[in-house]
Amino acid sequence: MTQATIRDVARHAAVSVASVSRALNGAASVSPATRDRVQASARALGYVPNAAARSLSLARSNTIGVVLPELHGEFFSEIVRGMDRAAGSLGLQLLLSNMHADVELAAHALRAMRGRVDGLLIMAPELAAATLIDALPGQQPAVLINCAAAGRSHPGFGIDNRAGAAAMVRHLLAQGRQRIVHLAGPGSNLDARERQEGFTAAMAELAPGAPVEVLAGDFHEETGMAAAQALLSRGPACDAIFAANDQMAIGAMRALQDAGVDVPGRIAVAGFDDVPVARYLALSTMRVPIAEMGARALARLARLIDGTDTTTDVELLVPELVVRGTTATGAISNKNPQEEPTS
Amino acid sequence: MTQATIRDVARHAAVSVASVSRALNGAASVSPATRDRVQASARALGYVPNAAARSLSLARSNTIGVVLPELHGEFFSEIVRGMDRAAGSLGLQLLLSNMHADVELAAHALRAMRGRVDGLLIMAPELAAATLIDALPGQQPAVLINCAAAGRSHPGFGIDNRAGAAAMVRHLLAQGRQRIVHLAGPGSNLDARERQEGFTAAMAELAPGAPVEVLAGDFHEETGMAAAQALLSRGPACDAIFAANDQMAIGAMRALQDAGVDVPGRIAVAGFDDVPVARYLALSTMRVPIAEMGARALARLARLIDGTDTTTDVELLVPELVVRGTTATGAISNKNPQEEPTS
DNA sequence: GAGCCAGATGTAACCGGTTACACGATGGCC
DNA sequence: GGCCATCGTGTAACCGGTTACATCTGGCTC
Repeated sequence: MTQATIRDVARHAAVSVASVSRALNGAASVSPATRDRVQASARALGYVPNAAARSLSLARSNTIGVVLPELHGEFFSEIVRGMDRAAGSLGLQLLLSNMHADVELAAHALRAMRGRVDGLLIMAPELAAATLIDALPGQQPAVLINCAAAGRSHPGFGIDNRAGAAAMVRHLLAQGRQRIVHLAGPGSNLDARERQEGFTAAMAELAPGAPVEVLAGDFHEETGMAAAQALLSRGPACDAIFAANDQMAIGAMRALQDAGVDVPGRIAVAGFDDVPVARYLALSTMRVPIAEMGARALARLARLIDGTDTTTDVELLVPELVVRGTTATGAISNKNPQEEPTS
Repeated sequence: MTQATIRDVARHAAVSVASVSRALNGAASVSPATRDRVQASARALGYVPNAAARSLSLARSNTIGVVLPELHGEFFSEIVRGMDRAAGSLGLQLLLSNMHADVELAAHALRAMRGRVDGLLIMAPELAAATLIDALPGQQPAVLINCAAAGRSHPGFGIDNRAGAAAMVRHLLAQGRQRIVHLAGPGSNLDARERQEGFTAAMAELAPGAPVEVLAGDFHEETGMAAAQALLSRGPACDAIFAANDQMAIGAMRALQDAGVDVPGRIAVAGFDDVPVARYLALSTMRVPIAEMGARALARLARLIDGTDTTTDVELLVPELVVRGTTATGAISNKNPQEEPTS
């Protein structure tokens, strides 16, 4: 025999299906006697309501669709952890799908979620605004995370990359650095673009005379290494490298150490994201509250679904400056960084 | 207006719902003319089939329920990545739920998935076999990952922790280490228990005379530090610390460095898991193929669901020894470990 | 005792798909 | 020309829940 249905329970308890439904959902007006009998029967038969049927009937699934791009480890788990925490406390489930880069596949993933989810949480830092808006099912509530498209028709969340970059520039300047080179991320990535803009804007404002140099990069460690090597081999030296993410900063650090360059004595290095490794390598960086972003995005989506919040503005989370050894003016303290507790 | 239904499409194309269903699902015997008209109507109305209705009718959701414990970052994202990759290639979706430690909540999570998923992928290294079996919905196909309960009624996947521990012991002995201390994980955790058993068994077999010491731990970095400090302060010195996971090994390394102890000169340190940080810290460890485990578990579940594979044995994945600086006999090479490409 | 109301329960329609079965048209064959 | 197989299509039942509405019961008021 397969799973028991509500009609099996009704038969077993000698009542109608309506009474079973009412009794199990705690609805009004069921006599205590009936309620008890129904609950006993349900337990006896091992009855578990069929979620698909429930969703269909109620036009509500209590499930949130999550569409993420191909993310490197830590970022992925953190954001999902935040979402899961919020979802758990609201009694919601998470249906996960990777964006798989391709717009066609992404659209298909979104399509497959129709009827299965009450709303969507979408992160697509690489997608152009128009493309994404097109792919979105019109009716479905959605919150966009780190999307160029956020703010118009859909509410969004994002990192305040400009403010973060500015904070790091301010810090480096305060440490007496004069020639800061920015190692940018891929131009296709929204965060990368905003960080670069933040960098140039901050330099223009805070150090009007200083040379502003930007090197192209792609968020990968190797690129960081190559860039640092290139910087060393060519003419005028810089005294600080500010990478658009930690991976590239780590690559740069390695290359500098290989070349015997004193970090931060001769060249300071800073990253962005605060991946867990950063702490071990004493890398100064901007900490991005990823889990919090996931949790808040989910909570907002929940409000959007139940109509409590219909705004469409973008909320920005400001990264926090984390100063470690690689930008300290004093001694190199590249080991035993214990400024924070272990996560 | 809400979303278009199959009846809207049928009306628009002037055919019956049956024809629409057949046309859109590529079923046999629909005339080309009808098919085209239906497809045109569907496109015109922006029709997307309702997954809940489809699931209900077909008794098939093409969705896999994934239940994981509270996992530290890297492990979580890796296993989900593996599952997602396999799911994507099979046209399946992933419904995610955290196990939240509590059995009661776990049971509830499993319940909420009824009717929504075709099968379950469950990871519960902390749960006793009987408890888990009880909580499992009887009818539902399930594959257990790292579960004590695997192998009896349900197929499973796991890490060959014993073989992994033995391999590390063999390596340490080959490096000339004589007094190896094992820093164990929590007794509630299956992996931790197996690693410890593997350690003691290997010591008994490979170094019958050598002292076998095991310290209790809990997988956390602080514990590793404390253990190393304790080892230093007390009497007879050991010459190798083999921790049951990387976090503890890292803690131990730090404490040793703080105390000015030469690693690996005086004491070698080894971990288990190969978390990404390990590479940067030059920590020797056992690499666990997490993503592969996720992918293979999902593939097996898919076969279980469609009846292709009804075995219930446990497949073990063998970890791979990764030798880095912390166990090298020669020089300390604690920086620039470049034995592998960046992931 | 008739009339009314409230509370408990049952009946059946509905959610949006799939599909068994019925049906009409077409064409081939004798 | 009549018969039958085949093909395309439509009707309606079904999946397993929820719930509007009808019904029945008992207690209350006058």
